[in-house]
Order: sequence, then C-alpha cells, then structure tokens
Amino acid sequence: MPGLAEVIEGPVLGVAPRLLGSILSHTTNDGTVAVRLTEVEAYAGHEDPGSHAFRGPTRRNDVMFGPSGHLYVYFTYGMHYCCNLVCGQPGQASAVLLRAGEVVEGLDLARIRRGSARDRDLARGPARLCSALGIDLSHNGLGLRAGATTLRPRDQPHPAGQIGVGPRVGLRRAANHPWRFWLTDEPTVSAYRPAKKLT
DNA sequence: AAACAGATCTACT
DNA sequence: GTAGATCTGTTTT
Repeated sequence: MPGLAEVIEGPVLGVAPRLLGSILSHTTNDGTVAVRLTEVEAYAGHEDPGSHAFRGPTRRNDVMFGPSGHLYVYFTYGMHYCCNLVCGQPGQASAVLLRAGEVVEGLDLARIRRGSARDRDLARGPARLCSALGIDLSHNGLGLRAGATTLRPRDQPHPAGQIGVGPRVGLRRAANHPWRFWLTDEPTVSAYRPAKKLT
C-alpha cells in the first residue's frame, strides 16, 4: 500500500484521480463514518480562477496555503460545508474538493445525519458528503494524521478506463477545465448540472 | 455596512 | 428529471 504522503502530495491533476476509491474515515463522539471517494475536483491554487485561493491568502482559505494532508473546510449556502484535501507544498494552495462518495462504514449514523435521504444520496454531493461524515468548520485545518480522521489510499490507482473526466461544477470562472474526476458507473456520483444548455 | 458565493431541498411535471 | 427558494460566514467598501 502506498504511503499517504506520496498519494496526496504532488501536482493536483495527478493527485485528484488517484484519490478515487480511497477511504476517508472520520470519527466523532457520535461514532465513525467512512466513505469511498467516487468524485473529486482539482483546484490549482492561486493560478486557478476557480479556486478560493486565487486572490491570495485570507483568513478563510489560509489552510490551503499550508502543508498537504490537511482538510480545508469552507462554508456555503448558509447551512452547508464542503471539504477539500490540501495536496500541494506550502504556498501552492492546491487542493482537491471531495464531491461524492459511497458510505462504507457507519451507515446507521450517516442515515441519522442525512435525514430522509436515500442511501445512494447519503454522500452524493460535496455538502452531503460533509454532512454524512460529520465534518464542519471546526475541522478546518485538521491533519489527516490526527487519528480521528484518516485517508486510506487504494493499493493501486483505478484503471483509466474506470475514470470519467469533465468540467468542474458550479464555477463562474474557468469552468471549461476538465478537472473533475469520477468513477464511471457509480450511482453515488453527483448529478452533473451544466450551468447552461449547449446548443 | 453591504455584497458575495454557492449546494440542497421541496414541489411540481 | 426539472425549476425555484433558500441562508450566513467571508470579503470588500
């Protein structure tokens, strides 16, 4: 099994697809929930107009400018959180947004956290994934070696034939970069809703 | 003090 | 499957 550092450290476009299929586990007082990642998006730091880090470090995105292996959690839509994994060297601010996964442990707890959602929707979408795992702003900056939160890489990356590639979701800028990666034929991959229908 | 950013949920077809 | 309403921390003025 590859070490954690060699999987999550490096050029973000290489790291992102390699994260597919790895197991992210998070333990709180309520218990443990783990998901198998099925969809991610790459954000290339301060050179990427789609990244929160584009305009330089702020109090909110500070974690992204730090070392790899930490969680960057941000708040959105008044009531939701989204979770990124920092993968660049300090100062690069590159990160991978975790967009969807399949709950593989703690199913009962995930169901409680997610209310009336069907099982395949438990972690289908970045904010749903955070909700199922119990991740919120208090986990911003958390290191994956902290014990309560771990990432277990796949022994070998998924074959390229099982990985879909397409533009990132919900961006106003740089929406045309094919920096979204997902496992094909996975029901837990979030639905792709193009901002505008192409004619 | 004011503007911004966005994913989910509900209801409807 | 599609359409529309929703909310608050962060950033900027």
